[in-house]
Amino acid sequence: MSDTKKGVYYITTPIYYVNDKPHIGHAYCTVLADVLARYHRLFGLETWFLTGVDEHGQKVQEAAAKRGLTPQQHCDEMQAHFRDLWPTLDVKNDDFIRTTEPRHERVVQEALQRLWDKGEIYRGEYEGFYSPRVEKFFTEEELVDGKCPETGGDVTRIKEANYFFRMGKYQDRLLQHLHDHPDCIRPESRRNEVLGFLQKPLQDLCISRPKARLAWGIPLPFDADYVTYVWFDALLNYCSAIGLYHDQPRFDRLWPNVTHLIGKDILTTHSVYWTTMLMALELPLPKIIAHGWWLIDKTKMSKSLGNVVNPLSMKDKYGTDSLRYFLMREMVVGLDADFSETAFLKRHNYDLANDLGNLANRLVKFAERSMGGVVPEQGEGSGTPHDADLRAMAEALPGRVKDLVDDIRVEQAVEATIALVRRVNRYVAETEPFKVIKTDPAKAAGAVWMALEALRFALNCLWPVMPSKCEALLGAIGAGEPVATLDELTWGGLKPGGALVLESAPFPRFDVPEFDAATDVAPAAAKVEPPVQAKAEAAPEAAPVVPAAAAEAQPRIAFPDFAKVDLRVGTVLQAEPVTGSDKLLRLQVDLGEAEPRQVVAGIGKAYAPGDLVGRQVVIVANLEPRKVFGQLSSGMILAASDDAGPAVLAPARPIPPGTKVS
RNA sequence: GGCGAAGUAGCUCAGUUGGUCAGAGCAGGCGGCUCAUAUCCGCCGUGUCGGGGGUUCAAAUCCCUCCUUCGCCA
Repeated sequence: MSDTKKGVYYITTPIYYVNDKPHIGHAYCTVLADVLARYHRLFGLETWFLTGVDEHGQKVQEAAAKRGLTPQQHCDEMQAHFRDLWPTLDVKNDDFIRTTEPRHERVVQEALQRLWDKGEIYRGEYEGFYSPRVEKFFTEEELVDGKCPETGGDVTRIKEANYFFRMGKYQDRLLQHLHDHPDCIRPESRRNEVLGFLQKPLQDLCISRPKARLAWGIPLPFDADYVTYVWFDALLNYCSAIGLYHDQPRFDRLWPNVTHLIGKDILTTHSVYWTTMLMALELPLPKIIAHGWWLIDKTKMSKSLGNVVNPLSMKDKYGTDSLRYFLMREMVVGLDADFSETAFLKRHNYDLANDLGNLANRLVKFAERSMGGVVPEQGEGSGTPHDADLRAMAEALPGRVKDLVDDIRVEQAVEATIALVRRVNRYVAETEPFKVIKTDPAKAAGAVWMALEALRFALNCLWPVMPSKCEALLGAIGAGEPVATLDELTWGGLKPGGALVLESAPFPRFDVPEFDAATDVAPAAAKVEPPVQAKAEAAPEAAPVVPAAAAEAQPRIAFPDFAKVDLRVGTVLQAEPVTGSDKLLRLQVDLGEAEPRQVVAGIGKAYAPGDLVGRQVVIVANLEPRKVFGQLSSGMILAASDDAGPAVLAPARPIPPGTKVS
């Protein structure tokens, strides 16, 4: 089969951490991989698309213990969150790998054994401060007040024997590789980062953990007292899933054509750790594409900020196709993009409802009324010069899309396709078949055929992005199934006589909120109230306690402004005074998240720490985290203060932690 | 602090190697059409292309510098 193809394309997503709840970032990366896979199939390449989950590591072990399950039981259950999500987003991955599968574990052990035998791995000693929450070691200088610099959590000084991969010796080869292959990391700015990173000496990589401390991992084949460090284990999934050491012919065919799609947070891991691991294993090196973040109101989306967008809710409200379209159209691969419901709805309405959906609808409805509800004869077209224009643009589209997708400019490929749709709308206005029908039915029919044929081109080129809707619309305009490859997409392919059937508008319009507080200036009415623009400044300082009564004189805000504040019910788990302050308390608050939230609150004069434990409070959950007296505070407790001091707000009856307040 | 990137119309951004590169979409204004989901089509921008300096016949596009923002530094 492969010899009839024009090449091979193997694309992977990261394997997602099984403890995570899928959010828009996971969905974006996986949909992008799916879109790229579908495009490459259309380009005629033999294509393989892999995703999966990462199931080892301390946090899995702990989460399972907390639930009274074995880690394996925990993983078996959690992995479904990802596996079952993808079909609902029209993602068609060819395989789904779990790192606890025997097919993976065997390969990890085989790879480790080979590296051990070659002397690429040695036993050494490691000393550092270990933060269990992020599973990382830190040097003494990196600690903040003796705590983990990333979470503020406790760290432990650990000195232990471990196994190390001789990564450092590959520094020069890696630099050479990066210089010789300008395209090996995209976008180029990321490649520059890695080059900068390699200015400093590259050290060896600790690849083991003592079983005594972490049991949930793949045992080292040469020392049963140790398990494999999660990264070393996880990265090998890309190889184990396609047959390394057990289906070598298949592996040899796919592997040299691999592209890893990753988030920019794991750039170093892939471009340095993984690439040098592959050098040591004497395997071909991958292409890496690092994408950016979806920002919510210009802020990074993260669990601790509580502003995570749930892709399922967007899909349920507006549909999988529109969501996929938005994700692909709005983000330039490699850069950050802003996610807002308003931006989403605008894209949906303007591009899909007004331009694409309405075009299909107007053509079908007209043909139903005037042409017997079937694809009309091409004839001489409309008999105007616009015919040649339209045809030229349509015929150029597949090649243009291929060039853009090859260059990972997916958003431009989408835009180029919608540009054709706009051109068809213009063509209909120019040729006016609905008028011409009265005097020259053949020419009117020809114009409609031309428009439908051009639309067929657009729909086929957009199919990778919106497979369901494009298939439905192709059927609706009598064009049958999507083409298998773009080579088959030739002018004249639309056969007369096919039934035109469109039950209802393919993309119903949605109401867009009055204005988007994040990006738009408020319209007319709000202009009378200048403070709208000043809202950012007027927002409460990230102080631990709401300042006393600024009752009057606060400018009015619109509902969307209020909705930006994520208020949640939390339960105080721990409370202790902050050293160096008589009124600050450091609280650990359960917000229904995987980890309790640390919040510093200035209520120490009114509450003894013991008074607060077990109490419920209201937290501003999406407040920018900040350090207060050296303590990380991720949120703010709501309290009202009078002369007697602050009084914390609480729900009138017990409410599950994490419940939204509105 | 070191290294790197970016700063283009009210908003979001295109502008490969210097010479129709001063653009698109959205917003706003005016007009047209009525087949269509109040949809579609046309017309309307005197933008110091962050500031300053330089190279060149010619720079948003190259060099220097300053300002601002962002990223990376295991």
